[in-house]
Amino acid sequence: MKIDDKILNAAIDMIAKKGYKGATTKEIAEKASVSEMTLFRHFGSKKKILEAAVDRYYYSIQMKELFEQKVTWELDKDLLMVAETYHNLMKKNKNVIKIAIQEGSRVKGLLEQVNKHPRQLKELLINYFEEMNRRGLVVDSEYELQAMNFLYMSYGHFISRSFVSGESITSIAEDNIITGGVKVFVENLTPERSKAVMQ
Amino acid sequence: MKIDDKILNAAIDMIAKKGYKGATTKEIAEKASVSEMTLFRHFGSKKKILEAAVDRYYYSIQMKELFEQKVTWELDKDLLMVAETYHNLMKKNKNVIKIAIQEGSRVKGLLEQVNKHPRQLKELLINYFEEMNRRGLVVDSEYELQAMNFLYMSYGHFISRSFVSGESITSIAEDNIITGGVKVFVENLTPERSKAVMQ
DNA sequence: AGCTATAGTTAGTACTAACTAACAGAAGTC
DNA sequence: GACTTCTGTTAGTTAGTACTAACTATAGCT
Repeated sequence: MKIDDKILNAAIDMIAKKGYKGATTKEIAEKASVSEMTLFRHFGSKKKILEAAVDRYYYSIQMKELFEQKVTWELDKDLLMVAETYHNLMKKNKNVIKIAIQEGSRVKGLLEQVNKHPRQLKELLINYFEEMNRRGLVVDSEYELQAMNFLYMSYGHFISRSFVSGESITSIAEDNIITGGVKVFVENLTPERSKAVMQ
Repeated sequence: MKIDDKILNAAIDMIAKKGYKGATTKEIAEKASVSEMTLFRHFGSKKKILEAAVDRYYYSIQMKELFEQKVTWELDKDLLMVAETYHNLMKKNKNVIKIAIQEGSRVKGLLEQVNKHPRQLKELLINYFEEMNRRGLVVDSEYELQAMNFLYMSYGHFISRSFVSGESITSIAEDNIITGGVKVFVENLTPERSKAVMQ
């Protein structure tokens, strides 16, 4: 791993754990196994380290393309795929997401970065529901509302488990919660006539 | 307002905004309109201020009693009531919830405090679903799973709106999202025969 | 009026964190 | 082998922060 990467990884880790002010350059240097001087030589200041980290280390994907590859036009499978993709994406970006909650508008570009995926997912779901409706596989509904609540459910699950309650509120496994949540929306959006067929 | 209260309010505010390390005793004193000395005379140290604030200023209610008073045994009304109660509770405790995400286990008693309501709500919902099931008003299902996803949906909505995206992802009003989310679960849990009756 | 309790003020201490300067050593390139 | 580039090391500067000490001022109570 290159030295820049070691520094940025260590920085994201420590800042997510202790907050921007709470994480010291000394700690970051130690965690990255480089000397403190090297941080400053590479990035100039602590603030710039964080900015570079957010910019380069937010794992980002093109939802639309991925979705188009994987879509099956079966509501349960597709929603599960979206939920799992979103969940995995948040896991990969866990530290940056935490920093976004903590530092929010104090780091330029951070909120935009973090809001990118939800925004993409919302649009993607709306379009998907509309197409499914044309095919007679999804009932008439307010799709943006449905999409938002679906995403909020995933988001709440992730945040709660990752940052505040862990396993301490429910012992149900992560995967079961996700499939259970998907089921609720599938049930809700599937037309009556298709339900009979499916059963 | 008493001087202790002014200090604790100011402290919660500043620490939620800037993090524990980021909020200085000087700022807290200014915001509380008292001298910095008064902070230390009243609470001894910065850490003790936060602990006192979390201890005294986490607005807490007895869910069970409130619920028993308000329950109507109509699924849609009851779930809406729970969702609104939960949402309002989180709004009141917004700052403490943010501090819990940020400082987590570094402040003793904090996570326990913040996890109390979700835990209560989970149990309450499970019992409610079971009773509704006995009355033939809710289908057989995994009630803990349903309860968790219902709560995660509310939680995700609150966190997203309050701390990271604001209104920037959807323009749908808060209340509409809540009622929409409730509808999904109502639809999902209502037995077929009751649906016909209701329509 | 005098006592008590409490808040404000000012000055100061001890410590820590971000950041700099200057030098020394190691590795690769020509 | 000299030159360049990069990293480590050490020592130090500067600024800010939690916290203390000692004195002053004020307001309520008797």
